[in-house]
Amino acid sequence: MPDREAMTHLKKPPENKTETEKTIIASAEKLFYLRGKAGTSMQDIADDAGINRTLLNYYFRTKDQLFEAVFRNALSSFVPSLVEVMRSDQSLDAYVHQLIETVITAMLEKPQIPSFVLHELSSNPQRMPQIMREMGVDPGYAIEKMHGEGVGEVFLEPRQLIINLLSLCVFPFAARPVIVEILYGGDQEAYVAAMEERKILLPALVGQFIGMSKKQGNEQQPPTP
Amino acid sequence: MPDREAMTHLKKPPENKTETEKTIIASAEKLFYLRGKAGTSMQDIADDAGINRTLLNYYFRTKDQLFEAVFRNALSSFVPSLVEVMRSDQSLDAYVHQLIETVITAMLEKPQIPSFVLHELSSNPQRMPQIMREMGVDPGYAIEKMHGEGVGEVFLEPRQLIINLLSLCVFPFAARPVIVEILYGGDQEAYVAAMEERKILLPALVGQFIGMSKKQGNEQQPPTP
DNA sequence: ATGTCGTTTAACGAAAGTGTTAAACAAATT
DNA sequence: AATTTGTTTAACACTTTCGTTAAACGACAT
Repeated sequence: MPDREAMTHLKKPPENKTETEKTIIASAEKLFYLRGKAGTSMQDIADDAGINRTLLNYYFRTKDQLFEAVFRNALSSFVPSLVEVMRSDQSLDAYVHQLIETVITAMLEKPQIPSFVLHELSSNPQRMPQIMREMGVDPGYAIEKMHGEGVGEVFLEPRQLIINLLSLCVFPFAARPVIVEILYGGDQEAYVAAMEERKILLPALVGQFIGMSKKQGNEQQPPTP
Repeated sequence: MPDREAMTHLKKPPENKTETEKTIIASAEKLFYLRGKAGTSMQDIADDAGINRTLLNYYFRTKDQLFEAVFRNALSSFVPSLVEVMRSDQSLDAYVHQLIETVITAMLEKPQIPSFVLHELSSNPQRMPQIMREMGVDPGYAIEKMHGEGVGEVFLEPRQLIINLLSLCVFPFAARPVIVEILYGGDQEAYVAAMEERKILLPALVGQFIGMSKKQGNEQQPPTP
């Protein structure tokens, strides 16, 4: 147990089977997110979890195993809900709206995931797509839907639209430290509020993209087929 | 010198004063970008540069010094030109257009900078803004300019506009491995071409934002599908 | 009472990493 | 010929990290 208060030798009941395991994962997440895999030692994690290294190795035999668990855990915290939305059958506008809502909400819960994932990916680029596919992400489906609604015929290619969507949703979290500091003067709450606001801001903007890319010119019309 | 070809004991003239230094920086950049500071050893760098660790320490006494050099070098590869644009006096449209062009061009040269900087920042958040200010970045100026042109009066707040701008320009590079793999099927060239295309794509989109946020956005209806 | 399970303490070996130093050497400078 | 500069080789001391092992201990179950 994580508590260290004058209980050098008082043991507790095992309570829930995986109680300590959760504590470990939590600490590992926190530190891996913050300093990356290479920048975090098993000792660091054990300390943060309030246990010792031996026990840590007892649960996860190697650092690689622990990291793998954390990494997949990070992805599975938002990919599934994303997949669900992507597979849903609705108008493109509703689709986009829900996608934005889902992603931003997920990011607000664990804001450090983007920079973590992006970093750990750069040392191992082919791994992400593999995992993504394992989890059922299929951009081809989204692209088809857009084509089906006429996106890309004139102006904006579907993949560019997806990139824009992702950029607008994810980047503000990946760059959070910078943005908070130099744009919001260190005011975390103002930052969070701004991110919340983006949930309703972005659909309007992206709707604009879609309008541009479908009909020529700017007269927009509700694209419900 | 990086060459290892049967010249175990042949020495070369010092040529230019900082010839080896450049080699070192280049190798350090490459590896730091790829694996981060903690994930890269001095030995790795020495090997990649084709020298030995002693010489490495001869040029940069400690790893921290070397890293500092690389980090600042990374920023100074694009921040100054960015500052120049930000300080220039031109219409908001031209301004935005040039900003996009500048950033994307810089990123195309060193695509790994975003994820590198973002990662190394998360362990040391207050450092970036400090350096940025040292280099003369002042978002206040840009915000004033926008206000001066009426941005933010109706719809889109200036800071949100800046965030969008940055997101659209920078994120595609930060997420390069993912995008290349799952959106372009591993085709690097297609990816680069797409990024090039964004130089002319983005100004149009962002121009749209600005239009929305300046004019009362009633002709083009605001949010909520 | 015995046993099991989660846990701690202590220690070990092996490897990797950092920073330093002394000595030599080759090429260019003087 | 002597000196300087960039460079290598070799070695050293020190720390960190990782993974493992043996032993014990406390709580709980049988």
